Formats: sequence, structure tokens, C-alpha cells
Amino acid sequence: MSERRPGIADVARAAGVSASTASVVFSGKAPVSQATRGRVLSAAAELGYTGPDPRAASLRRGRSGIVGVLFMEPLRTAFLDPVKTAMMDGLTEGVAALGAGLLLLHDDATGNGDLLTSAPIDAVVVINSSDAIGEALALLRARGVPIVVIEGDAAAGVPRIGLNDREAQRLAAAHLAQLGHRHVVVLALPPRRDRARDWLDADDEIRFDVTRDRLAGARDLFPDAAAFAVEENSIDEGVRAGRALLSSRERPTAVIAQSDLLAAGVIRAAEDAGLRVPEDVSVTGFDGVRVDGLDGYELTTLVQPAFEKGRAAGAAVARMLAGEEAASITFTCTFREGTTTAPVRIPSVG
Amino acid sequence: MSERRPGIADVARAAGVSASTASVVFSGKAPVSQATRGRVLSAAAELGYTGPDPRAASLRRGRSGIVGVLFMEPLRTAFLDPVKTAMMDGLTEGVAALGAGLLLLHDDATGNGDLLTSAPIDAVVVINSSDAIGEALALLRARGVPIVVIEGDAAAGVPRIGLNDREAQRLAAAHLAQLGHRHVVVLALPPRRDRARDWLDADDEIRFDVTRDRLAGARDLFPDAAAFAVEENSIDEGVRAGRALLSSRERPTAVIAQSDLLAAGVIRAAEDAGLRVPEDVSVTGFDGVRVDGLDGYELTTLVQPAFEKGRAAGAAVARMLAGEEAASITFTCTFREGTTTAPVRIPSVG
DNA sequence: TTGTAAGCGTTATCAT
DNA sequence: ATGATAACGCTTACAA
Repeated sequence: MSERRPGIADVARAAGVSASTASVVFSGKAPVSQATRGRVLSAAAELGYTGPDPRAASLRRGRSGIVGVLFMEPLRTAFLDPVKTAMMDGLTEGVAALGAGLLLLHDDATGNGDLLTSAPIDAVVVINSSDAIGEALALLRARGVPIVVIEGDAAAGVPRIGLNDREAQRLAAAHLAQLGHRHVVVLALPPRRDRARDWLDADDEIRFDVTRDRLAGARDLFPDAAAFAVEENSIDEGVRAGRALLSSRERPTAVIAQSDLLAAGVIRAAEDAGLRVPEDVSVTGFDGVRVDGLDGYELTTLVQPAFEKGRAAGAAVARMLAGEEAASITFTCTFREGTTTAPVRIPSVG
Repeated sequence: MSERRPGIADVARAAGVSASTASVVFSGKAPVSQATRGRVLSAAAELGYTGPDPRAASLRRGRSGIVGVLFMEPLRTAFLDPVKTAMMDGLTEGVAALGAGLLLLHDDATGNGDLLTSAPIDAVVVINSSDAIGEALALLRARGVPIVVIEGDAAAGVPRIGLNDREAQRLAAAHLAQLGHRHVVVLALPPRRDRARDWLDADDEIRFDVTRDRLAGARDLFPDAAAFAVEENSIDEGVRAGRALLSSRERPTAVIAQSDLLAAGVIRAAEDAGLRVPEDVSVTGFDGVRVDGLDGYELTTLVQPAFEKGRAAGAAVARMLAGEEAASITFTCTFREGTTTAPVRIPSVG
């Protein structure tokens, strides 16, 4: 008695039409008379047919309607970052235009090499790639899967959605310079995976280009600025780093943080150390996201169009799927002056 | 010249074997001699064949290897919550055992009704469902898609992964009672969607069962405790609510927050108001997650196995896919005393 | 250990 | 507007 689920052929038969006609009723790809349409639909309802099996449709169409999102880190840390979640929202919207959904992939341990090969994905968006991605990228290209990269080293021919990080960061640096700051320290994002929290040496290899470019932008104004790199983009890391930065005897008058989360951490650390922001120390961030828990301050920062970046990636995917060329895009950040920067205080003459 | 991509049949032909043998070489579902195996593999390499087309395999097997995760809110707010991201990590691991990946779905505006019907998903995990999900659930059941619910109103016959919220919250309340607290206020999660931040009336409808159960647990000890509900689970909401709670003339001696994020916000608000935690006001949280930016306090809270919950949901999906019955599971929270609760201060006798 | 054969459930094309 | 036909690319009994 275990009936197998009805297929479109069953529906067609019950409605007295051909399978192709029934198919068209569901896809809407061709005109159908009201009469037949009605008969097909009620036959479907009768049989409990809920529409074409997506698996079969995928095969026939050569499209699954699924776009992979490949992260270089565990989801937990990726989603800790408001920029990434905003991007995900944008990406969701971008691929929704395609009628597609997002499949989570991460280049990290168990079973994911598998998914990369075995998941029915039409395209992949890579988030914040680094060299570590080489293998995965090669796999995907061999499969002929279109790839778009957001913030990272795109291989040749891979469209990249990025920011004018260097120029943007330079704006914040210029702002501080104009306020009279001379002793500035950069609080940097991780330079590469698995690198311990520490000062950045001149010969430290910086593999993440966001880190590299923002640092370059800061040093365009402050060539000698020291840089301290965290292990992870979070408020707590900012607090820890902030403690280190602010307790040194040669305390900087300003901190250029490479993210708003880090900036929030620095501010917290400053408060804890009895320093006032911006009176005793100025702090700039980067991203322009709402930082949960930074109530009371308006961060001086660079506002990046995170949502737009995601949506643009979705659009690029759509173009590639349509067989067109998708160009790389560089978005522009806008400088926003907040309440966390102020003119440097002239040391009172002893 | 536009060659179509090679299929397994091409590989088989080139290797001088049958398609089924070639198939088995890739799936490993049956023994193959080293010799043929080698020939097939090199033929594949030769032709640039990267393995079976997942779309075709899906159809044939009747499985896509994709599990949908259905959120009731935009990703941005869902992922703001560390509990949800930990759960996602667990879920990822849980379905990885199945060789499956996670497809993001949200019951929210554009095109998602579509995905629910048109995405090739083998099962769906619903996060924090409320009644709003009714329609989506019905759709999925009609399609015959197995469903598992995490924290929410499961329809009859749908396995649910949940917590002993009421009993757990009661522990924290008892802890406060034992410390001598009598005037306690509950800081509650949203009672339903789109409900403004405000005090909870007796006749307020509470649709999210987490909110309802934790409130019940608190009132088991403090039947008359007032409750203030936020709009969203975040530190900032906690700060805002905290300001309201702590500035009232009849200031409570303790606040039972229904999440760690809210608790963190209350603590922040207390600090801002010049109150010390726990000396002037005790605060308890719920979740036991690391709260970014709450450096310095160890929250008294209920630790919930968020990761485990996700993994259990994955396991339940696996069972259902294997045709077995999957039972509902209730996880247990453990009470953890931190530094944010202390004996109530006896008002000095005037 | 390998091969044969029969689909899996659709949809695109072309003809009517 | 509708129907007949032929794939889409693979997997899995079953037979040899």
C-alpha cells in the first residue's frame, strides 16, 4: 500500500492533459488556457502534488538555485562580525533576485572538502579569502563553478568585490593628523591565520589584504606608526590589545583601529584605565556598523557599504550565471566624524 | 567546438569499463579492483571529469544532501545572538555526519516562500518558531519534508529540541531568594514579533515559549515580579531597558535577565547610573555564552548547551531521514554562580 | 569484480 | 494552446 508520491505525470493523467502542459502550468513558462490550468491545479490538489520535485528540475535545468558561501573561519567567529552578517543579508537579497538560496560552506576541517565537490551549487561566493583558499578554488574552477570573491586575493579572472581600504583609512589618519596627533598607533586585524596577538614587525607577512591595505593607508600619514595585531575581530580582543597599547609609558594620543569592534574594545580599555575618550586619547574605527554595547559614543569611523557589497556579489553571480562577464567592483567608504576624536592636548608646560 | 562537459559515461568509455563500474569507483559503494580503479581515475583526470554531477546524483538517490535552516528573523538579528551561532556550529557538525550542508532560509518577505517550495532540501530545522510559522510548516509537511524544531512551538508529531527553561530559570530565582532578595524584576525577551519595548501586562500574549517559560520559572519564586520585555535580544536593548528598570524610584535589588546579552546591558546601565554590581544590584543572565565586551564580570547565569542543541537537531534529522522516529529532546541548563550576584544589602536603619 | 538495463521526475524542443 | 519525444547524468538491482 505504500504509494509512491505522485509525479507530474500522474497529475497530468488525472487532469487529462500531457505532462508538458502540466509542467508549464507550474512553471508559467508558456501560456495555458484558464480551463486546463484549473483542471491541472485541482488534479494536483486532489493527489496531494505540491509542485515539481526540485531535484529533478535541477537536473533538467542544469541549475540548482543554490549559491555556496565559503568562509575561511568557523561560522561562530564569522558571524561575530556585524560587517559579515550585514554582507550576508545583502548577499541573501542579491541571490534572491536569482531565486537562489545560500548554502553555508567553510574551509575548515570535517567533511567540507566533500561539500565543495558534492553539493549541487551553481556558484560560490568566497568571503575574505586568503592564500589558504587555493585548493578549494582550484577544485571549484575545475568543476566549472563560477566564483566571486569578497575581500580577498582573487585569483586571476575571478571578480572581486572590495573596498578602497587604503584611501579610506588614509582619510581617518589625515583627520587625526589635522587634529594635531603625532603619536599614533594602529590596532590591526589579524595579518594571517593562526597568528598570535602581538606587535607587527616589518617582516611580518600580511596575507589578508584588508589588514594590509588599511595599514598602508594609516602609514601614508604616519609612516612610523607602530601596529599591534589582534587574533580575532572582537570587542574583547580590542580590550586586551587596548590595555597593552594604553599602558605603555609612551602612550599614543590616538589609536587607529582597523574595525569598529576593535575600536569599541579600545574605548572600553581606556575607560578602565581611567582615560577619557576623546580628551585623553582619540580612537577611530572602521566599518560604520552598529556596535552592540557601545552606547554613548559615536565612533569616528569609515562607513563601508557592507550590505551593498553582499548584494553586489549576488549580482555578479547572476551575471556570471547568465554567461556574461562580471567585473570586479571597488566600493567606497565614507568618513564619518563622531565623538571619539578630538584635538591633541598640548602637554601643559612644566 | 563548444564541448559539453564529460559525463561518467565518457569516462567509462575512455577507461574501457561500464558506466556502473565507473560510478562505483567514485561512490565507493562496492569493491573495485585496483587496476580498473586506476584506469577510471586516470581517464577522469584526462578528460577533466571532476566527479559525478550532484544534480543528477540527487535525482537518482532522492537526496540532495541539503538541510534547510529556517529562521523567523533576518539573519542580522539572528546571528547577533551568540547562542544561535553556537547552535549553528552544532547543527553544522550534526548534519556533516550526514554529509549534508546547511541552506539558509528565512520566513521573511521576498522570495522565500519560493525557496521553501523550490529548494532541493532533504529536511528543515526551524529555529525559534512561533505561530507565524504555521504556513511554512504546512507547506513543508505537504511536501513530505522532515521537520525538526529548536525552541518553539512544535506542531504535533514534530520533534522539538528544547531546554528546561522554567526549571532552570527557577534555579537562578531561588539563588536570589536565598541571598535575601525580595524586590526582583524580570527583563524578558520579546513575547512575540513586532511588539514594542514595554512592561508586560498580565494579558499580554506571549507567543515565544522561551520567553514564557523563563518568566514562569522566575515567578515560581517571585510571583509578583514585574517584567519588562525588550524588542530584541541585544546588549543595547539591555542597556535601554536597564535604564528604565534602575531609575524607577522603587529600584529592584535584583534583575533576572532572560539572556546574557540583556544582562550585560543591564550591568552597563547600572554602571552608567553609578550603581555597583553586585553590591547595589544583583543581575542574573541566561545562556552561558561568552559576551563580547563584558570583560571583567563573571555573569551568574544558566549555562545552556547551545552547541549540543544544534548537534542534536542534526542527529534528529539524520534519524528521520533514515526513516526512524525522532523523539523530542529537552536539554538541561546548569546554574553557574558568578560575580554579579550578592546578598541583598540591609538598608541601614535610618 | 564487472556489466546490463531500467529508471529517477522533470522540462526543452519541436510539431501540431 | 497543447502534446509527443527526447534528453538531463547518474545509480542500483540484478545478472553474469
